[in-house]
Amino acid sequence: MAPRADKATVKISPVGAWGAREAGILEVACKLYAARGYERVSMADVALAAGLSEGTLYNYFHHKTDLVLRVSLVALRANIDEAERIARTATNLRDGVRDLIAHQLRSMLAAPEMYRIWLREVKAAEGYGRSPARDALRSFSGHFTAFLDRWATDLDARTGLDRAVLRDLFYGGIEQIGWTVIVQNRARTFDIDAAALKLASVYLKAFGLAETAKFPKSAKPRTRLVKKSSLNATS
Amino acid sequence: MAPRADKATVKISPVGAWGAREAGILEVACKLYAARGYERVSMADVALAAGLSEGTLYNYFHHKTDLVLRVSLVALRANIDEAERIARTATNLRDGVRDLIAHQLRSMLAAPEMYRIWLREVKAAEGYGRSPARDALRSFSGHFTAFLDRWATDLDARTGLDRAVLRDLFYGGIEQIGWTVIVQNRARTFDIDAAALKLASVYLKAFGLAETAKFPKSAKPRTRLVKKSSLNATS
Amino acid sequence: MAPRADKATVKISPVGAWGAREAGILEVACKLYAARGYERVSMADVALAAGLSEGTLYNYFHHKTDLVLRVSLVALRANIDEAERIARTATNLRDGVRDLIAHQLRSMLAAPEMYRIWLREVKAAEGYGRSPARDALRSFSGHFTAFLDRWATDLDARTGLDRAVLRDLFYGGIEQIGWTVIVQNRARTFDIDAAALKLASVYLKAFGLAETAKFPKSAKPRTRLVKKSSLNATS
Amino acid sequence: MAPRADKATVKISPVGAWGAREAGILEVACKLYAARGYERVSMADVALAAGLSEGTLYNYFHHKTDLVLRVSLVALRANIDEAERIARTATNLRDGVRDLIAHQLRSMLAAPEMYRIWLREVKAAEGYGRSPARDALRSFSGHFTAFLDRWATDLDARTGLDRAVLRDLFYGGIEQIGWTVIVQNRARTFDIDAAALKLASVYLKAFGLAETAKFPKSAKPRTRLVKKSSLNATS
DNA sequence: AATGAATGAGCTTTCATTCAT
DNA sequence: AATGAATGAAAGCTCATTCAT
Repeated sequence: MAPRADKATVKISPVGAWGAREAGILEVACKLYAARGYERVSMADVALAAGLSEGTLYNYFHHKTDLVLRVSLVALRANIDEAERIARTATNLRDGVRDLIAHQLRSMLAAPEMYRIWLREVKAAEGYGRSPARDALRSFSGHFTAFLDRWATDLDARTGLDRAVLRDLFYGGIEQIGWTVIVQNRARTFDIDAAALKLASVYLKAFGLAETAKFPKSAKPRTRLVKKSSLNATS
Repeated sequence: MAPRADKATVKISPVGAWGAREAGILEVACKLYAARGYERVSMADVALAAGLSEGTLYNYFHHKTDLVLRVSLVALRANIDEAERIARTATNLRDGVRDLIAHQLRSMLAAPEMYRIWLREVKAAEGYGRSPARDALRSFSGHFTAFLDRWATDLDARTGLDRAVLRDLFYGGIEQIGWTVIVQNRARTFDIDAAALKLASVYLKAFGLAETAKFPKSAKPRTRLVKKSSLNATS
Repeated sequence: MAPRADKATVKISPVGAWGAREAGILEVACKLYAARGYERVSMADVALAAGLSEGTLYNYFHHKTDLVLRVSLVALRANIDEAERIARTATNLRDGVRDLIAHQLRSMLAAPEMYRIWLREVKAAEGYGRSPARDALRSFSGHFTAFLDRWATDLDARTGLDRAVLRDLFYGGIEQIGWTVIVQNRARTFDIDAAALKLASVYLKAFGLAETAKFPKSAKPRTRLVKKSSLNATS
Repeated sequence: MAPRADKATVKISPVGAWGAREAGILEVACKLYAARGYERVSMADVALAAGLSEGTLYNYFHHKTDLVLRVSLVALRANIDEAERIARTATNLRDGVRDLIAHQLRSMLAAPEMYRIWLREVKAAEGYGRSPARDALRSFSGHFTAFLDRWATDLDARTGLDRAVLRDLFYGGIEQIGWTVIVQNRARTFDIDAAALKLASVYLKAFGLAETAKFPKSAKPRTRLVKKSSLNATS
């Protein structure tokens, strides 16, 4: 039986431009997932928590997958918006990179279940390759490239690598580091800013931009509290 | 009635606490997962394909989760064994890093569904933190650290980062790059060796070991065929 | 698709916290159990016979246990209601006791499988002590006590026993007698009224109320047909 | 597939005359049932605890039912043996009845799970009527009748009831009283001897043998501690 | 006599999704 | 737009019992 929500076209179209109802549902779902763990939340649970009937919920979201996806995208959107702001307003390369790293780690550690959902239900979902999620992500993720382009002139020459690959290399590493912290339950004690500072150095060197590192005068790490121990890991 | 799993009964010596047929079952399950996609394979399917009754399957693997986990670990084990061999037999840092990267990418692209399963059913599974999978992974993953230690004396000083963090940074990046290739369906055309060569450079610089890069005479990239296009990514 | 349980949908007003269809399901289940024997009736069977899907059945009854319990309680309730009526309307002690006995025996012999279910799945079920069944039974079973109190002034003095013990003593004996008749397959030929008459005498004497037996003028045993043989038992 | 234990004929034959092995198994099973609750003990558990393989266990007991039944019968046998001894050695009617009651209650309260098993798996099992259990029980249960016959001459005349019915009436009542105590978890505080004394009176009166009650001089209740409260019940 | 792996029927249960109202 | 009862496929899992060795 095909979904018949052809009527409610406005809500369905692309991503974004949803009514207020949807936003509310998404918020509720997000909280529920975070609180109880995604696999322990049924559509009925979401409907109940949102004060809707199950049927009505399905007017807004065709599938369970639809719902998780949109929940994920809301989180991702907020994340990316902030990353873009950071990239745009950075006053130098080093600080920008450092802040992007710190922001990414902070996002993950602040909402680990959300990240897990993203990993499991979106990134590693069957058929992710052809999903709207990828399109959305693609459209979101230009900021890093733009940021690099603004501060580094000849990235290609320095690394021989496409910007998109660099982005994967960068975010892949950061996310894995963050994930290990989550998995090891060290989120509380992990010193994000200290780590970000060091990681920024590493990535700048990686990209052959270390010389920029020579004038880190403007670099104002948000916190000076650099506990070296906070970077130990054993995963 | 005697087992009639004449098909795939390789009978490797007792793995774990269970009988000898395990290996055969794991192989069958692995193939099935790869062919049909994990979520479309039921325990009954596996049992059937292995020439076993469902009950017997449950004699070997307590849960569906148990089975995926073990399938994943077999793949991971093979992967790591080879990585350890590479790390052990490397004749210089640059080549070693390059070969590790190439191996990792090759593993992923050769068995993308396996990697997806690893991502989704193990790494991002509920309670992974406390699962035996993590223990296994932990015990497996010393080779990279050992490798670095052999070739680079003062890594800590150069990066300010724990070796475990460096490992996450390294493999996180590589895996994300590989995943993008998979998702974009470019596995066929992707030039692994060319990418590995460049990425090795990047990571060596990242770790402050670029000077080692000064005698890359022995560095014989397996292939010179560097198609620039092969590294484009947009995931 | 609308429910098509056209068969047995009596639709008594909402029993318990669930919808109105309950009563119909209970009736169907009861018949099924009686016909085929409880252990040979699966939830699927009940669903089918009730014209429901299995899932729907589980909307009404959480467990198989839930269902048996409720089926049992319906039967018990009817039984008790009638017993209460008898106790309330009895015009003298002897007749009342006799009629209670006859009613109890008649109930058992009329629905032996139901009684067996009660015995096995409720009374002797694991954790019966803490089950709602006991609460229900407790709340149901005041009639006997009330009845005794109305007709006999100083029961305690006469027997030295608590009324609740007397009730167990009374019903335990009667039920065992009835059970033996069932087990020996003598239900058809057993003369309930004759037995009840004699048993009433015995219990009155037991309770020290035999003097009441001195004016049994009003005692009109429903039948005079006392086949002595009908009381033989050897269980 | 029919059981092929035709070989081991000796063990199978009637009930009684079992080898030492069986006795050991029965003992183990009994303990296991008592400790864990019958429904939580599988045949495999019994085999393990008995130091046997499952297959071997089945050489001794054809069915699970077979096993429970025999476990029950062992307990019952011991119970009956003692009851017979009591009946045989009683020096007067009142004491004999009292001691039989006390013994029955004591047996139940000492092994409530065993009684539950008896109730559920034997007495209320499907097809109990045709089972060897009934035959066994029948052969066991002559002591009460014999006892009555020894002390009371004209029971039939006094009650109009068959001895077998009297036995049901007697034991049914006692067992129900004991069961209530078990279910209400009052086994620890219940004063068996006090109850037995009073109940004996009641049953003697019931059977029209109260005059015998006139010389209860010899009645030496095992304990004088008659807590009236111990007989309260509310089940 | 003993073993214990293999069997496989059977059961309960969940939940995403639909659709008559 | 909203409801929520109904759906029913699917899956995981247990355990008494068998039988080749």
